[in-house]
Amino acid sequence: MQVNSVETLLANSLAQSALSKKQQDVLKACLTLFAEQGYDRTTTADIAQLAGVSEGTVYKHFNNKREILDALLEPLKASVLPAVADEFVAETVNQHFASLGAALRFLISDRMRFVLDNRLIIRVFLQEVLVNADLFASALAMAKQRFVPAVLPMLVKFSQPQHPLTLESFRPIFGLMLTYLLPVILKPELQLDVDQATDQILAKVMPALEA
Amino acid sequence: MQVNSVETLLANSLAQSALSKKQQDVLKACLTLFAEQGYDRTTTADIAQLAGVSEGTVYKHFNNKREILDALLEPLKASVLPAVADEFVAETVNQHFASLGAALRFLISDRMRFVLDNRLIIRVFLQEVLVNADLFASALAMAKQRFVPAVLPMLVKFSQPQHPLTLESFRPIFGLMLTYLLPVILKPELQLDVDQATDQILAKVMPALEA
DNA sequence: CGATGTTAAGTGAGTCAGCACTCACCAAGG
DNA sequence: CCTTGGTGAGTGCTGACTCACTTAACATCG
Repeated sequence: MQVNSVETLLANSLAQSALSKKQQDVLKACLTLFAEQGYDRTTTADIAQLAGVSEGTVYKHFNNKREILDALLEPLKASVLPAVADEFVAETVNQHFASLGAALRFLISDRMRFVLDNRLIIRVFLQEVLVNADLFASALAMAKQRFVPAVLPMLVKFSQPQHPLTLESFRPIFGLMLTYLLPVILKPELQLDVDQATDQILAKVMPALEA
Repeated sequence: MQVNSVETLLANSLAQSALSKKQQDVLKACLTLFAEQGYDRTTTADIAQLAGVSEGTVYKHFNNKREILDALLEPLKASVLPAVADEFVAETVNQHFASLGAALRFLISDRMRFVLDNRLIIRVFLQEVLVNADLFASALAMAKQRFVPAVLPMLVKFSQPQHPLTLESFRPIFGLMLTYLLPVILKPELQLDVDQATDQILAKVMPALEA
């Protein structure tokens, strides 16, 4: 599976949308600036300057500043949560992993890489969530709705009869992933070795799942 | 130990500081508004209105809007991280717990309650972190510096000789706490049963720690 | 003890800078 | 020439901050 990075995501949606080079530059500049200083503290003058265009150009395609933010978050909502999730799920399900460990190793490292690659957009998204309130709930619900019913069954079939696996069984994995990912999201210039982190997570978590 | 809630924290620092009733109302209004709509989207008119004062009053004590934000975050930095942490540590260390499980149960539920009680300030803090960048690193460093050397030894002495406990041993606990706390921070009106969550965390985590 | 000065707390209309957004104009490609 | 993409000086509004004034609390003194 091609990793869906910000660049990929953005590039995809940029390629699809009939945006001129300069207008794509506007989006890229906004991603950088919004992630760095926040949406509210970024002026349209900032955007124009970093994108190397005039302020008028910024408004040629986008009717207002808010629409730029939406244009950035839209791939995250539209692609990442449903479409990419579907693609991801299809790929994943087709792999027919030999063991629970193998399946989890793939899932964990793939999703961590995803977050890592998209850290800037996720940062912007988080900023928005902290101000919007139920954006979070709907995103979480959407992710669950798409992700869980497709992935969970594949994992559950590895259950030992005496210890059936449920969604709750995988909470420690989410938690551990968070401990590795949060610092990187909050301070994007930090480094993270995904493979090493994945190994550490599996080492902590597999005994309990196999018991 | 008295739980250090926002109200407690704020009340403490409000009582200490020679702020008039109306000026305390300003701070309370700011906490609500900043947590809800964000610092940048809150106008001084909003603040004055919710606090039930004139805009002039807002500026009687605070030289600018930024100073109000600082006044709100200051207790979190000044009290929570060092002072309250010390107090917490002192209380904790004095308890001489019978077992690792007992110590962890106290620590986990106490810190979760703390986060829960302070969720509004923490929300505001998070917003700021996402825009400030190295605020996070310094906060994390400070917390580690204060918290770890005092608490960790107490926990480590429960180690089995063949399985020495380190800070890394407790990563799953942080992770699990995050899975319970993050939703509440992102959507403050959610409920959380701390005791139940603590039980669930311990159930998942104790086997690995005692092995 | 009223009268009077002094200070601090509070008010809200007013000011002014900064920023989102516009528009009249240009250039180039079909 | 018309369309599409681009320009940047200009505009109007919003929102942070000010200031001349009022009110209240309380010393100080004849």
